[in-house]
Amino acid sequence: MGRIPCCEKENVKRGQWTPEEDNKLSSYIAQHGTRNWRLIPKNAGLQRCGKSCRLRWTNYLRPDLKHGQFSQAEEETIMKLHAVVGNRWSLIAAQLPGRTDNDVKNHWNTKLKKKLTGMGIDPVTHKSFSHLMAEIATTLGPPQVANLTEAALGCFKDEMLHLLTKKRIDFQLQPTSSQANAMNINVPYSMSTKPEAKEETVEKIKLGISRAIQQQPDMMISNKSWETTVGATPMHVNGTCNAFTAFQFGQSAFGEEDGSPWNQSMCSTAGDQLGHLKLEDENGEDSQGEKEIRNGSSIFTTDSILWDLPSDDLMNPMV
DNA sequence: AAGCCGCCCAACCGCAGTCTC
DNA sequence: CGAGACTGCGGTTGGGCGGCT
Repeated sequence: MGRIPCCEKENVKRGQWTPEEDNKLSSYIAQHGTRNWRLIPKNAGLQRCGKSCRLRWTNYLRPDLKHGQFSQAEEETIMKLHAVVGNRWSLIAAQLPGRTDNDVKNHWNTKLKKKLTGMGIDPVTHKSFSHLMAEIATTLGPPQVANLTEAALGCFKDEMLHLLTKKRIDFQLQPTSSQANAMNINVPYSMSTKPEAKEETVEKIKLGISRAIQQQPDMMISNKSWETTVGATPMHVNGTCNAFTAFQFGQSAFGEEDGSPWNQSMCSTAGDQLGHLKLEDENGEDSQGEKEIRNGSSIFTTDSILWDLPSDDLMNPMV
C-alpha cells in the first residue's frame, strides 16, 4: 500500500497566484520550512496542489532569487554550459546563483536560441551551420548530402526566415569576443531583411549544393583526413574532400555581392574554415581516426559537443 | 483608436527516479 | 518486495502586455 494522494484534483485552484496566496505560502514556509509539500497548502490555508506550491516557491517566492534581467556574464555562462550539457536546465541554473531552471529555460528559449541562430550558429550543437554541413558532407556521398541538406534547410530555413521577417530583430548583434573565440565562428555582421530575397536565397543554396555535387562527381569519399584552421586553431577532421566541394556553393553559386544573411553566413564561415583545407597523406600523423578540434581555451571541443550523429543515422535522409 | 500579432514568462503537464508504507 | 505517492526535471501552454498596422 502506498501513500495517500497529494491533493484532491477537483478542489484545487489553478492559474495565477494572488499576492495574498503568496503571502500565505511565504509566511508558512518561513515558519515551518518546506518539508512536506503535500501538507503545506492544507496547513497554510491554500486551495492549491502541493506541486503548485512547490513550483511557486522554487521559481518565484524563494528569497534568494534574482528577478532582474540576465547579465552578459550569465548569458555567456548559459551558452557555454548548454554547449556541454544540453538542456539540463537545473544543472545550468545551479551555476547561476539566484536563477532557477525555469528562468534559464525561458531565457534560452526566448532570447539566446534566437541570438545564436541569428549569428549562424545551430543552438542545438553550438556549431556554425557551415561547420555542421561540412561534417555531414565528410560523412556522406553527394546523393545523401543533397537529401540531408534538403531536410536541414527545411528545419533551419523556418527559424531563419522567422528571424528575417521580424523587424525588431537586431541583426547587428555581435558575439562578444570571448563567445566568438569560444565558438570558432565567423558572424554575419550585417544582414539584409528584404523579404523577396528569402525564398530566393534558400533556392540558391539548394541550387549551389546540387551544382557543386554535379560539377565534382569525382570528389567522393576518399577516407582521407583533412586539416583546416579556424583563426589560429588547427582542426584535424577525418573524412573526405567532398566537404570542400559541397561548400564551394557559398562563393560559386552566389557571388560575393549577394548580401543575404544566408550567403554571408555560409560564405564567410565555410570559406574561412574550408579555405585553409589541405589534404594530408593517408599515413600522416593526423589520420589516426580521431576527430579533434584543438582549442585549449575553449570548452567547444569535439568531446564536449553532444550532437554527433553516428554515420548509420546520417545515411538515412530522413534524419 | 482598435484590432492583430508576436513575445515573454509564470504555471502546468507528464515522465522518470526515489521514497515510503 | 511491490504499489503508489513524492520529488525533480524538461517540455509545453496560455494569458498578459506591448508594438505594429
